[in-house]
Amino acid sequence: MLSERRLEVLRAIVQDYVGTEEPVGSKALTERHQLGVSPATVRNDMAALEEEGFIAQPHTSAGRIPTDKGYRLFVDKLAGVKPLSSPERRAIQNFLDGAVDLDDVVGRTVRLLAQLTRQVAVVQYPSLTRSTVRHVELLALAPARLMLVLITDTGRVEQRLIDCQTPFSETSLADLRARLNSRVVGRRFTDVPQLVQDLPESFEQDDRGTVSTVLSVLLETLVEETEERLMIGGTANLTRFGHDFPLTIRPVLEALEEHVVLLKLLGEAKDSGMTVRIGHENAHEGLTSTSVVTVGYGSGDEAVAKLGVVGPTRMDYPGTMGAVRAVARYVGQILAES
Amino acid sequence: MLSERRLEVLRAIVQDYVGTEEPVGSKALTERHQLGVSPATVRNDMAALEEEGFIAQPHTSAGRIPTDKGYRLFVDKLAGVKPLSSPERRAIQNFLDGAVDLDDVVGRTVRLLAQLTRQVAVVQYPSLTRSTVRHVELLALAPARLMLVLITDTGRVEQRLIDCQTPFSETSLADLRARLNSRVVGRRFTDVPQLVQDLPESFEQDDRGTVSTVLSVLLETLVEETEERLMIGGTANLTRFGHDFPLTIRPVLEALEEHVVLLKLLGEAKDSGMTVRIGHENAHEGLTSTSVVTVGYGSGDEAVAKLGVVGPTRMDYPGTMGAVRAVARYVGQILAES
DNA sequence: TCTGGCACTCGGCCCGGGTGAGTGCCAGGA
DNA sequence: TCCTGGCACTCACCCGGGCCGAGTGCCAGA
Repeated sequence: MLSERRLEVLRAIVQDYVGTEEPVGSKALTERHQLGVSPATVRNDMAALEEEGFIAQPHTSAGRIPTDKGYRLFVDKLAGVKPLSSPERRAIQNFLDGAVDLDDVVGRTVRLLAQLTRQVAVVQYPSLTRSTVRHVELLALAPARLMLVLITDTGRVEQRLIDCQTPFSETSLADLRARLNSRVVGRRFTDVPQLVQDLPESFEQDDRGTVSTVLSVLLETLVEETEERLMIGGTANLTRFGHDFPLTIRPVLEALEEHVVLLKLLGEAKDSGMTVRIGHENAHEGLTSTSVVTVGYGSGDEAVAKLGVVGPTRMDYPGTMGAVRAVARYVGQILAES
Repeated sequence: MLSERRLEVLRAIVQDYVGTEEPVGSKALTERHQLGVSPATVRNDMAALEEEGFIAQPHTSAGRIPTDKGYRLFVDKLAGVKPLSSPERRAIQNFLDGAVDLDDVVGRTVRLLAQLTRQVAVVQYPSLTRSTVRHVELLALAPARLMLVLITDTGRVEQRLIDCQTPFSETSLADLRARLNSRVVGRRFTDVPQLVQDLPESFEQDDRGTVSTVLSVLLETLVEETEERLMIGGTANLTRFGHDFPLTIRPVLEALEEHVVLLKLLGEAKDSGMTVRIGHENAHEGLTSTSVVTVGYGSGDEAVAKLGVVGPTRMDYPGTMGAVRAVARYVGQILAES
């Protein structure tokens, strides 16, 4: 429906606007891009693009700026993903290689992404749902007080205190620990419930209550803690947002502080492949003037969590997408190694 | 050196400026406060205060605003700490009481402080140096791979992976675990090194290497991890900073993202009692237009960490100090209970 | 020592004209 | 049919001038 040239015009508008942050006019366009036609022709094309809702004028007699719909078309049809330069790739690898534990990996990733894209970075901790159990440990802190420690293959460690009604002997504890581990180690979290279902029955009558308590805490940890954690960084980049500051930045900062909101945002994105949500496509109203680029990452072929950046709709999509994808890949590698 | 009334004038200026965010003139002052003298007299006092460097004019023929030195005098001599209302106290307690683990306590505290003071809140995790050991656990993940889990009285849990050169038998492990715990449980971190010093000698020749490795990892955890963690929140409140936004807010956001900077900041504060650092008193240049109010908190009488808020020098000092102190107290209680 | 009066300063606001980028439309040409 | 150059028009932005008023410093008198 739109001629080849009109698409070209749209691409040029997006590129120029992203670069200059100012409405772009027909004359400037023809000067900066070899479109092969005169400004007048471009004006006609622009009128058509505006008619279709891809671009808009802030006010009469100003240049055009892309609308959310325009960016959408740009991202879907016109823009590729810009691969990083090899020095950049090396820098990423070096930077991430120094990480010592999971917190450090996530922390470094956030800083890296923020620096690379000059935007706000969001990194979700590897999810518990997709991971497998590396080890379950039970400690007796006091006769009727246990601690459950869960170690995952992604390096995450969760611990829970358990108060039992009745004291639990050290031998029973060792027994439970051994049986528990033999059943769940190496298994997926989602499989654990049915694997331990009949475990209480194999214990003495006296201990069954405690065993059940322990198991229910374990299952709670698996399920409830699917409520994920995440880390954000690069909020200082928000100051490059625009000139009409306080109004724009405030709701964004508020949204970013609500990790629940961000987790929902990440949850809405596709599990595999890259997702770009532009402006009003974001449900949360604080983020309607931002775009969110996310991608899943994981230690194997399957994504265990997501990461991405939040920036103005007027962002360098190809570059941002390239950086996000590359970082996700390297983080995946790091996780696989550890 | 300054008469009683001049101090009163300074107090009035600070209060008005904090309330209105606008330079305050002599006439407005006499109208809003019962100083008992005329504007002309106040003008003379203001001239004297300006001479001494406590207040300044942004430009000729404007009202006066307090300088850092003026705020300093205000905080030291003129302002008390405003206690919270009892509904506020109840709200704090209710809010903090719902916390389930240490992360949750710290998270809730940050949100609470940010909300209460309407500023940026910073909460340091309870320090390892001052705390005592609740339990040390050793798990064999693989024949030559151990995991060390350290649980503190403040609810903090640290874990470390240990690769041993030689396999370590389950009995030796149990032995080490038992001896280790009998020596260090309930002890201060600082005392641990000498308490475990002679431990390797009591083991078989074959195991000594591994025992030493384990101990050195334990000591590392104690010492090296004195490098603290912290959590911040309420950055959206920065938008209430001023009208000259981008310039002011940017360096602050940058400083806040550098946890190292914040930890240094907290480290410079007094260990006991409240510390208020005003404007240029803060070493970090991003924070020279902010004031930082901090106080130590702990589960007992001794402070194990600090918390505080970062806000514009033009802040409500009595109210902020009251909120910070109250929150610190309640957090201390919560930690003592758990 | 305080007070009222007075002249002065200067930032903020409003107004009006000039400027220029950008547009829409139209008639003519490939 | 599509592109092009020309032309009139619109409107945000810039700039300078004038008014206003809050606030000051100083001084003489109580």
